[in-house]
Amino acid sequence: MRTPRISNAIIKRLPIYRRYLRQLKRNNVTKVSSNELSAIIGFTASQIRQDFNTFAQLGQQGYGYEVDKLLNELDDRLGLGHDRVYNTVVIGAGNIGKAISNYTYYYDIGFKIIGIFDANPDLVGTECNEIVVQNISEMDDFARQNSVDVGIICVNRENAQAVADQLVDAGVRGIWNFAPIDLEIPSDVALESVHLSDSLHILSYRMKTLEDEK
Amino acid sequence: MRTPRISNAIIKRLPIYRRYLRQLKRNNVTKVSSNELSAIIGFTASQIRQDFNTFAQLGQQGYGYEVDKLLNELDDRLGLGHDRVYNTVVIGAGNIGKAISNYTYYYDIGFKIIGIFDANPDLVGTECNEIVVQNISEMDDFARQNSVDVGIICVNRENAQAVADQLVDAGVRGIWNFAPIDLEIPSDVALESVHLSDSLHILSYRMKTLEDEK
DNA sequence: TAGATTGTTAATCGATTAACAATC
DNA sequence: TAGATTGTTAATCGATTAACAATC
Repeated sequence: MRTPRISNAIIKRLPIYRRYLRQLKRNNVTKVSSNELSAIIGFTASQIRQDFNTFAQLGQQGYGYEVDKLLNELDDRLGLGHDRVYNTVVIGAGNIGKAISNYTYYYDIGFKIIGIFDANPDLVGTECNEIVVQNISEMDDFARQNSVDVGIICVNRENAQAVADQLVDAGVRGIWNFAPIDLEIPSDVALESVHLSDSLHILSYRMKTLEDEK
Repeated sequence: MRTPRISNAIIKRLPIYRRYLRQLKRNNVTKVSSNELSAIIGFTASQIRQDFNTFAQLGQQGYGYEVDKLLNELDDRLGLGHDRVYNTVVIGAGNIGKAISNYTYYYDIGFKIIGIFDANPDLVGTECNEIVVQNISEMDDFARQNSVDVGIICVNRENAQAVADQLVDAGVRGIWNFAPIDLEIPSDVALESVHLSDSLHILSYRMKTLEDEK
């Protein structure tokens, strides 16, 4: 509650900072100035300092910023603290579902996939990262026995809202949605949607622009 | 060249407009006012009118906008005209590669997957949507025989830049990148990257914010 | 101390919103 | 014609950038 409202523009940059700072850490860089970061990320040094100052005074005048300190602060702000683990279920074991399960399993250790569900009996019983796909009808019981924090929706447009409702009933606090639809969600559940086609269409927009400029 | 520079803020909204307008079309809505659209999308009516006017006068005073007319204009601007087909290759036939191939194959008819490549001999020869996965070493020949417009990078961080270089050599005009890295690309090739983890981390940010507010 | 770089205020820029005249 | 809604200008708002004093 003490948190001053951080603007959406800044929030969207936080994961980007994290990504680049982890890159630096991988390269054993321990210290960075706003100018150096600017050269890598492409934001202005001024903006970087402004952003970092929205949450705390993290730097040291005449020196710069400790990479580790920045990363800790970002992880903390983003809800990715070291001890924190989000119990996560994936709904939809088709291609996207499997890809996202794998991706999350390997790359985002803060999100632990504890269940995968599908309505298609052909997929029920198959395995993905040693997790057996269960029938969607078993989700309620499963949720009662395990505390589920996050649901990832990888079903088609037609079934997405029903699945979202089920997830909300099951008590999830966040939904990561890959279906191309606006979901209706209570205001105390977080929602983030990925619209892959938007991204692809921006690519074709850029291609067209380059073409026109010739 | 006659195109007046459209701001990035607007460009990002174009696919969103398209998405909602197609929804309306599916529901057989033929006409919409900026106020009605505002209620559905959540942008202000004023912004919607401003945006639509950046490219042309599409509406009719006292009446509103024809859904079809808007969609045609958006498709055109986004480089998604009806006759237009982008020959597309996917590099990386792992989970993400297969998911994206499927996704693109089914949902974005303007992008025709004509080849899938991987370096892993275990995957070479397997099939995805009736397309046989080829060895990455065959890509140069393949590109010489087929005109390739778009490359989709679904390999890991370590190999992504090398693949991008190969794609550029092969003459692609656009790259859709799923590897978590900044690619170096000549300025006449369009690039759009999808950073799934950024989206997931914004979800956890929102979850944390909701939690703090309690 | 001198040099470097942050923290922070003030100035600028651009994007959004409000308002209303034009017009179907 | 009256009502509705766009097209467009002007006003507002917020985000970015510039500048520099504070300070390590």
